[in-house]
Amino acid sequence: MTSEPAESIRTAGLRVTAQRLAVLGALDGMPHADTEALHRAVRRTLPGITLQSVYVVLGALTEAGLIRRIEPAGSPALYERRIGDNHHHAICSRCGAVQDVDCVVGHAPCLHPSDAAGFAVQTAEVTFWGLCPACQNA
Amino acid sequence: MTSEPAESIRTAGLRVTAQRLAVLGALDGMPHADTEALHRAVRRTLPGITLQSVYVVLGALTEAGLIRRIEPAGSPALYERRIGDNHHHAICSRCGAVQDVDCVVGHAPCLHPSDAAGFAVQTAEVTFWGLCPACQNA
DNA sequence: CCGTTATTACGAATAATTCACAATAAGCCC
DNA sequence: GGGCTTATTGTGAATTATTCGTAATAACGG
Repeated sequence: MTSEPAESIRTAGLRVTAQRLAVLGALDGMPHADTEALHRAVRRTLPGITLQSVYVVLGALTEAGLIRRIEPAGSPALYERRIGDNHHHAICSRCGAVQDVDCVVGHAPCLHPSDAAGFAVQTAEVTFWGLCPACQNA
Repeated sequence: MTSEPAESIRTAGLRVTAQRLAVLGALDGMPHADTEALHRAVRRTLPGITLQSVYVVLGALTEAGLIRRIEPAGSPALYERRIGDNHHHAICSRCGAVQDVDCVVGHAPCLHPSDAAGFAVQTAEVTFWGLCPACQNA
């Protein structure tokens, strides 16, 4: 039901290239991957692609709103394909594992600060830090 | 009313050094400064201090819980002296200005995700992105 | 199929941060 | 107060993540 990747790229006003399709495709199996991991994955189908091109592709797709970039403290930037819903992340402070977390039901207010000192708030980003199930046993 | 900086450093199990005192002192006038800005500030009273030492000092103070490090996307790490209260930040997506934002009154629940997929959540970090008052006029 | 223009490749550069190791100084004991 | 032990700082280089300039390539509209 997801619209064709090629079409969504075109609709965003971008040219459809093998590199962009490959990055989007790789991202499907890697919900929160960094640039290097994506480069490794994409290389399997596109052996010649350079790391720098993956950076450029990710930048373009992010700017076009086709993917989302998150930049957790102490980690390189991660990319995800799930967009449009306002979801947040739980990150393991020990191993770095990332889990999507739906916005707390009925608490959308947490996205509207009582006092933002005159800021015109556009988005709210919530990150939960803790231990993932695996790291709790250690 | 703030306890003596020297004492708080000692209480944290750290040795009291001129460098640590200077960094803490500089941080008083710069609520959300990055390492380089702090280095410049500290140099005024401690001309010989190196940038690397500022990094080390900030790391030690952060680990000891005397200051707090925030790492906004697209910015170097910032440090602040206000700790212990669970406050958040509004950041201008245009100029990078940072404002403290108190936790939404009565909505502490925003710190407890409905489903964290088994994560043992220890802290919640909220960042509001938008335009600061100055940048709204542009 | 051709030309225009976006996109990618290539190579180098930069920014932020960390590391290894030697020099220094804090704090404790006497 | 002097000396000892060990934490801390200074020095210089290395690393990681990312960006930039420019030439080569490929998408897509005519």
